[in-house]
Amino acid sequence: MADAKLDPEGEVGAAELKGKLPKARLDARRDAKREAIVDVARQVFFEEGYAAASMSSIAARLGGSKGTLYNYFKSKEALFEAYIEHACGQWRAWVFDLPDDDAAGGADIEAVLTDLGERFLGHLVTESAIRLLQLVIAEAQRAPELAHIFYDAGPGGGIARLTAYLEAAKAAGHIDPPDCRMAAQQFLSLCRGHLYFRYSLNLIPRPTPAEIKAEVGRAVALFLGGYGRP
Amino acid sequence: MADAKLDPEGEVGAAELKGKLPKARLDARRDAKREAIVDVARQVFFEEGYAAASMSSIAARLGGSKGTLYNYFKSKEALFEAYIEHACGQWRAWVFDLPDDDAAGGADIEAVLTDLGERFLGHLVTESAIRLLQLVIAEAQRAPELAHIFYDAGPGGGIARLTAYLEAAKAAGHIDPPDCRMAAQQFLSLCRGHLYFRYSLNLIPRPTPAEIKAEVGRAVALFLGGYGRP
Amino acid sequence: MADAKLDPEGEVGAAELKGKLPKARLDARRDAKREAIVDVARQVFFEEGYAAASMSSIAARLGGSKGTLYNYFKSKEALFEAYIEHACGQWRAWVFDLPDDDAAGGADIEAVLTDLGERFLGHLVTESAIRLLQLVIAEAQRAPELAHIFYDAGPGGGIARLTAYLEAAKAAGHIDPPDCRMAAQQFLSLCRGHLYFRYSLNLIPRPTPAEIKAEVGRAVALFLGGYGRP
Amino acid sequence: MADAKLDPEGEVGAAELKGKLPKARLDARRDAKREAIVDVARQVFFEEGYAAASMSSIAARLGGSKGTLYNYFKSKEALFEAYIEHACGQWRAWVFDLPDDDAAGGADIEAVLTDLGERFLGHLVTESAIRLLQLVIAEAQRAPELAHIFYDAGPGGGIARLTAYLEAAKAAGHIDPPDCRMAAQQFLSLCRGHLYFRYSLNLIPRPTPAEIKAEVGRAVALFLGGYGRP
DNA sequence: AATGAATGAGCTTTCATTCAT
DNA sequence: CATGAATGAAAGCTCATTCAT
Repeated sequence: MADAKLDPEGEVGAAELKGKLPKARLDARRDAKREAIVDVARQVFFEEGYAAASMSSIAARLGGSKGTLYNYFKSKEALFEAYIEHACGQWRAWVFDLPDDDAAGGADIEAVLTDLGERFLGHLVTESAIRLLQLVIAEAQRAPELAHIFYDAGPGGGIARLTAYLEAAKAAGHIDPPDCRMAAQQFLSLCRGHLYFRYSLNLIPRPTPAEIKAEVGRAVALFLGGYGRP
Repeated sequence: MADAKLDPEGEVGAAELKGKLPKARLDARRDAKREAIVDVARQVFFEEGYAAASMSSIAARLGGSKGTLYNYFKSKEALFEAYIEHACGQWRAWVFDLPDDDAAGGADIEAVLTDLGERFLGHLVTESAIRLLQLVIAEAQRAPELAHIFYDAGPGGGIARLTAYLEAAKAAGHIDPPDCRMAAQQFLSLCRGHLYFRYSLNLIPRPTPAEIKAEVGRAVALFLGGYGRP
Repeated sequence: MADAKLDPEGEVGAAELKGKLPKARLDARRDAKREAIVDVARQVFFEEGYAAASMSSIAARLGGSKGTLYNYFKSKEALFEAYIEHACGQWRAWVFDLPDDDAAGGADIEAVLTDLGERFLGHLVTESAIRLLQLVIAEAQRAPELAHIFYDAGPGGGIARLTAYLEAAKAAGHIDPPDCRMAAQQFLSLCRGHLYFRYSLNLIPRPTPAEIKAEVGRAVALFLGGYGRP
Repeated sequence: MADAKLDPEGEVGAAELKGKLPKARLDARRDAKREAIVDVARQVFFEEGYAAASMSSIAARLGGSKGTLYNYFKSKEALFEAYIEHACGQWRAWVFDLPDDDAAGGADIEAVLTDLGERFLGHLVTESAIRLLQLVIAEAQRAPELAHIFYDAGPGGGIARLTAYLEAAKAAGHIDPPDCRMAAQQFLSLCRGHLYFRYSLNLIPRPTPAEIKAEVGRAVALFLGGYGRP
């Protein structure tokens, strides 16, 4: 292997020849499998709910045995937690992807809020987000700490972010709400709205982008109508 | 039966001896027992959730046997549905108890909305309402028809009612929303708000009346700020 | 039924006709079943030991289902305890059947000790006694309270009884041990002896009555040789 | 390899590279590892009992993997047997360490018996001895050959030894038992006594040296009282 | 109508053992 | 030889449901 020097990972190949995978790679493999399991578990939890989902069916869909499942997660509860944390990680990624606050000084609040609202609601009506909420609410009595993780990673974080933005906008004199944190909560409540509520109850099919646009448009209108400074 | 007038209770006793109660009375008795069962089931469903609640524990708390339960409800699922319908009936009663629309012509919209909002949110954070929501959401995948019943009896009905009121107020020239149905949804979304969201996740204790007043006050302010006509 | 007055239980027959078994009879039935279960469990515990015995195999040998087993005993442990207590009850019956102490004043200590020793050892080498000891010793670490029950019902109680007898005999001047309780323990230890020890290890077949006689004879000889007063 | 003499340890290293250790050395290494495994297994068997001890926990405590375990012992049962044999070997060592019979001609039987008894009982109440007994008894049904190994190496061998001593003492005219083998068994039964019985049932804490002294003292007294020649 | 014993399928979990690397 | 992932059988236990009384 002539390019071994150019590609240090080539040496890893040599190690493999000796039957000794480097630890890092072993761990990576294990992590990949863990993720695969969590992904299958997610599907089953979605379809059946936590309580009704059985480890047997998860194992069957995985194509492996129950024993293997338990080699990776010490209990059904632990598997559920792993899924919740994984899903919250995705929320978190989304929340941290908000537009920079420095744009707050800029004039076009309407555009910013509209963009934010559409992305927020657009994410909420994602199948994975809706099912996550359903699972978390369903188990809220039994496992309140999961609800905590969920809230902080998702809605809670989003509100903090939006609050900061609104405060900047207020300081710049573009809006005038009495309490920016409350205003942020109100805006997101308006975005969530009835569309989302009904969808979360499985009463209507997944909202179309047009419906989302409309819902957010009305939310922005009311919000700026009430708090905007002309 | 000649002596019925003299000793009405005697009649019952005699009928019992013969094992033949008048049909109407039998039905009444059966219905009373059904209600008693549903009430016990409600408690257990609240405490344990649908899946974890066992017919045994319901029977035990009832002081009867499992067999008796099955004499009244043919399955656990049927018992659960009976409870949901019962609970929704209570919602319905609440909804029909909204203030009369004829007050709409009256000037004090703020007072009407505040009153409505406080009663709405106050009811939402009731233990029975929150648990009902949790159960319905948890089973929304498995049994979407339950969600339907729930929505129509509760939030859906409330929106219809409020829409009518807002239209009257708009006709009277007190407010000017572009779409009254949408406005009604927005107002209720604002009332539900984050307080309710967090409570439904078991993240905070039951909101106090003062907290409810504050949340609704801010909702009314934003709503009238946006849609009101000065 | 003409003799109903003479035989009040005849009325019970009438109750049965109405489909209502008297509570006492129901309980008796339940108790009978419990005993039957314990008896089957005993066999399986004997053959496999506590840990290796499975509820499935007990149920199978019973001809019933596992569910039924758990209707009568809430866990495998509970079933084991029920068996231990039952077996100890038999020990207790045997212990309380010792010859009356008032015979102690009588002269023939040799005959009394011989009789006692033979009955004691004869019972020890009973299959049920030997298996009981094996089970109790095997689980002594895990469940010391079972060992306590066993000891008090069997060996402990026997020693107390024998001690009383020896004290009477000492008062009557027939023997002269420095400490009667210790002497009682020594006598029983001698009776138990190596014969029993080896049998409890499954090393030899069940001792014959002749072997028992011989072992006890030598025990009595040594005991009276050491403590007797010529 | 010319430099082998200069660096003796280098030899080993070189051999390792070639994967060829001298056979004797390989075997020694293997045996050492086997012993280490058996020692760890012993601890786990002590703490959990045979059935409850898992190969996983043994491997974990060993710091190795289950696969390695199976490289050295082909099954859990085989590992258990190896432990029993090892433990019995220790018993054997102890037995062969008994005082020399040539002392038999000497006069002080009391001292000899006392010394023997205390060492015997002292060893019996050792943690390893008591747990060994418990394990052997627990598995006596399933694996009678283990009990055989155990008995021959321990109590059985001791009796043979003591019998020889007593015969010498009898020949010397110091004692006069009708049957020395039986007398030996009786003496050890007396030593074992109730103290040991109760300890083996986990009913009392480990006997103190003082308690052992007392128990043996009374055994010697009774034994010499019965069989001694004044 | 009421009872409660009986059932059997199914649950989560554990474990000895095997095998590719 | 060491590793640890994978397996599958079986364990203890629960529960909705049925049925004879």
